[in-house]
Amino acid sequence: MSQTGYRQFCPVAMAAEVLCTRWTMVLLRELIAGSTRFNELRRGVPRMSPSLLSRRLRELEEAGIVTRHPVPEQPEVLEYRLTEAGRELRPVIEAFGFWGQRWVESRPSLENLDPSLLMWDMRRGLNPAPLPDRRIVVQVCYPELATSKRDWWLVVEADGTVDLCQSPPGFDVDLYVTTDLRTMTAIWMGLTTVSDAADKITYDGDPALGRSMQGWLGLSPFAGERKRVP
Amino acid sequence: MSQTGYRQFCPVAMAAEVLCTRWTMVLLRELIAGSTRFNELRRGVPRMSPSLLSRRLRELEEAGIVTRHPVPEQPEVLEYRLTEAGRELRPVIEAFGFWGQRWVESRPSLENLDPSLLMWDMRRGLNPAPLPDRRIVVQVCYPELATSKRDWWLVVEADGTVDLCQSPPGFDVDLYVTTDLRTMTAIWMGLTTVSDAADKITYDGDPALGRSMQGWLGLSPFAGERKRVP
DNA sequence: CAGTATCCTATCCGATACTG
DNA sequence: CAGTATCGGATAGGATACTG
Repeated sequence: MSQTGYRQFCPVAMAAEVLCTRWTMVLLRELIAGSTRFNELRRGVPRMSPSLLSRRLRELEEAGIVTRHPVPEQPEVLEYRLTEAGRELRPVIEAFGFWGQRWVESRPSLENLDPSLLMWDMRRGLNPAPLPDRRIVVQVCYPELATSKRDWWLVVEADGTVDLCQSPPGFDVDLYVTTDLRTMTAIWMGLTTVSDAADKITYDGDPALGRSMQGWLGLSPFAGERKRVP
Repeated sequence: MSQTGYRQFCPVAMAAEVLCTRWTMVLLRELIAGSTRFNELRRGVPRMSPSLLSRRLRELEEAGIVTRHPVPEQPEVLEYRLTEAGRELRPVIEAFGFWGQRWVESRPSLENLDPSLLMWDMRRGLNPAPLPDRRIVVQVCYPELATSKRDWWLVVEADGTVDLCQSPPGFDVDLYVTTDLRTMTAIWMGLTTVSDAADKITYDGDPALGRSMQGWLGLSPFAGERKRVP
């Protein structure tokens, strides 16, 4: 948004004035997804500069959408929590995502892949329920990428917490998944499925884990919506 | 929105890229409310410059949200109609308006009154059902305004169509309503009611029409939502 | 790690004037 | 009435470097 506000008394305009500035909706998506710390937010919105992130967080605070709380143990570190006004933005974000999934062509955004963002999102959404009741380690490999971004480990603890590592976590790997980043992203977005993309994925390790992957892989919250444009 | 897109594969970001540019959400509100012609849109979004409106309409067309159709009788005149993708933006706009009504402080926007915009919105929303089954003419007067913006006539035909005039329509006036613009705007937004603001409104003419005004006056679609901020 | 200040440029947008 | 071209200024926001 540029220049001054809309100076209209319509609630849509009033909301747009707060919400329709660059990165704001994406940042709110991240907050609503549960991130609370500055660098957590940065991981979810990696192309946003830290100075702009800092500024937006202050603006959201002024708008009554987030509050900053010092973290109990660590002094000088803040946690950003949504207020009730912020939590009530969930339907707004969902409406955006729902519409975007249906009506925005995804080809262009599939040109802008980002393994760390994808893995970060997968970590967040991973569904441990179908997994065996012990620690499970899944290694994902994207052979076409540079070494520093090639290998990722998802560590699902018995209690259901999930960690993402970029170096071997020191536990035995239960399943190796090798594919290309575009395929994995398309699966995450719900544009294809594990079985439809079977010829582009190879598994090694526990075969049962590979077969059930579609079930425990955490997909985008909007993956269920069918595209309405090519 | 500035600069290039977000280059993210998240549907929220994809939608925001299309929708979160200046004036776009407000323009869409107007399209969804039913305006189809260039100057109709201008009346609904009066502070938007015609060049930007033109540009946005082209962008919305590129995004598959509107299509332009030549008007049957008049050559060289276009009508802007929402596509299915555009019609599916209704819940998005509604989510914005709903949230804006609840959580954005309205004092600042009540500093930016605009009688022609207000009357235009009232014309659109007016509910003819409770009115007698004949032509009804209501004259609204804002004494504090300059003569050119002081008097407005709402002409409700027997078939329910409503016209807005800025000069006497030539029919007898059934009801004169005199108030100040701020009061009328607050009523339209649902921040107050006709009866709560009774001391700021005077009526002349058919008393029954005055008494039933809250019922036939067209309020903002979001007027029913209670503010959650002061 | 968490966050801010500075600087500079791209670009968005507003005003105005203009055409079919 | 319907819509577009031009132009210049404001400012948003990206890059970078820096501090507690």
